Amino acid sequence: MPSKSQPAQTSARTKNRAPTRIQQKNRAAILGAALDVFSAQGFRGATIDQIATSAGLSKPNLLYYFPSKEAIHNTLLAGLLDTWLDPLRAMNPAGDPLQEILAYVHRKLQMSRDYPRESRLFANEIVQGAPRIHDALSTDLKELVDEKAALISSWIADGKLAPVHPYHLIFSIWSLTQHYADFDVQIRAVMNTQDPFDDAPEFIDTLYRRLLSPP
Amino acid sequence: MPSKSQPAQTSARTKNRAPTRIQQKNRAAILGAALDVFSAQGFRGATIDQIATSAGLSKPNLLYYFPSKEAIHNTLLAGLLDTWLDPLRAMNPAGDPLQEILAYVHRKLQMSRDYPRESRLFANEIVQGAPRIHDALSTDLKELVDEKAALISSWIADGKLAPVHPYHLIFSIWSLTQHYADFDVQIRAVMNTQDPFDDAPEFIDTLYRRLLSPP
DNA sequence: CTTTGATTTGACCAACTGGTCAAACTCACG
DNA sequence: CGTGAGTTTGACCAGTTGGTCAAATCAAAG
Repeated sequence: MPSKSQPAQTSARTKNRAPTRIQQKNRAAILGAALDVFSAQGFRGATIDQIATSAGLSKPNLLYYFPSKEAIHNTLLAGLLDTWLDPLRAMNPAGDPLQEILAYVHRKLQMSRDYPRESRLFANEIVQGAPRIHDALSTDLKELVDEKAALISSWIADGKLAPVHPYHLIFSIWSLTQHYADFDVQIRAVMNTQDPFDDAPEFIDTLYRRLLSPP
Repeated sequence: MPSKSQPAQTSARTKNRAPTRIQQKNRAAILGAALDVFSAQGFRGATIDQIATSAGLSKPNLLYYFPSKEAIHNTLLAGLLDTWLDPLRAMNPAGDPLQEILAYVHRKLQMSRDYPRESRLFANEIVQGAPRIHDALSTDLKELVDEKAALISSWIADGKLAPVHPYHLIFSIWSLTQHYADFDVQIRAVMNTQDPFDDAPEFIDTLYRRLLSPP
């Protein structure tokens, strides 16, 4: 006899079966908890036990849904980069240049406000040398930025925007918007009265209008 | 008999004696290695063994110079915040407003170029909630920023600068300059040909001139 | 109600990590 | 060259951590 029937499954996600209700619920709970923990402690600072407890599961039970700590982290990062680039992808070559860039800035700032944990997860990964997503950066990310930088350059050549270095313009947008999520603690320590996000959109809007308005 | 003579010393840095040549050399080597490791891995990601090996010492030998991993980290952070704020302290109320701010921006950018490890050490600490320096942020840092924000406000009131929110102006400077150190990997992944620092000063200079030049 | 696969868990393990300690070694100086 | 303070280390320890496993429990289709 060549083989016995299927050996007992030792993990979720069997071959091609649709995920059960329980699988969906638990995987979502794990990813949510993992986002909390990874974004606050970094990859090495996080422990499986923390994530499991925070998700309301035991450690072995968590490992029934994901094969390893790294697998959870990878799952989060994989979804993240794509989401993160959506605002830039949405920049429309047919729109009004200044308005397109301001709209991009607003979308990006809104993401920092709505998804600060994701922003910090990303920041942790990059600051520590992007060991797990370096490839995606130099392929997917670079490709998209090259494309949009070319678009900005053409807008400048047409006299629709004041001349600036297009790559550094994009970096500045990332930097300014993500700063409000990543360095939140620092900003709040300095501005301890009001929510920093209140005035940020107006400031950043002014900044890019003055920088980019054509002469 | 109340006490025997001095018990055998179990750590360096005896009472008030001046540090020996060996102590100076080894403490410096440890702090240098620790800066490498902490800035690249974060506090929890770093191990005493890594730091010791990188400093050319054995683990127990390292612990002869510093009582714990946390003590090394604290020593680094303590020196850091002060150095980090020097460029802002140097902003001169008697100088020309626009030039003073541009000079501040340049000093800050230069620090990111010269001390990227320090910048990343700081970024790691803040992104993860500043557990070890939160107090210093809401006292020393806040005090200095309040002072300089008031100065900027007065410059604006005098019509020497275009009106902007002074706190967000300062945040934007931190954000833009430190971004080049903290997100170095990402920037290099996108601009794989040239050194990102080459064009950054000119871009940032232009940005703040257009933002702040009085009408 | 039974069966079968999905889910959960307690017990366990090996590797790693921060830290200790007594003994050994080195060095400067009288 | 002897001596005591300063320096170094191998052996060790306890707590943590990522991950395994067999057995127990649960859910739902028949």
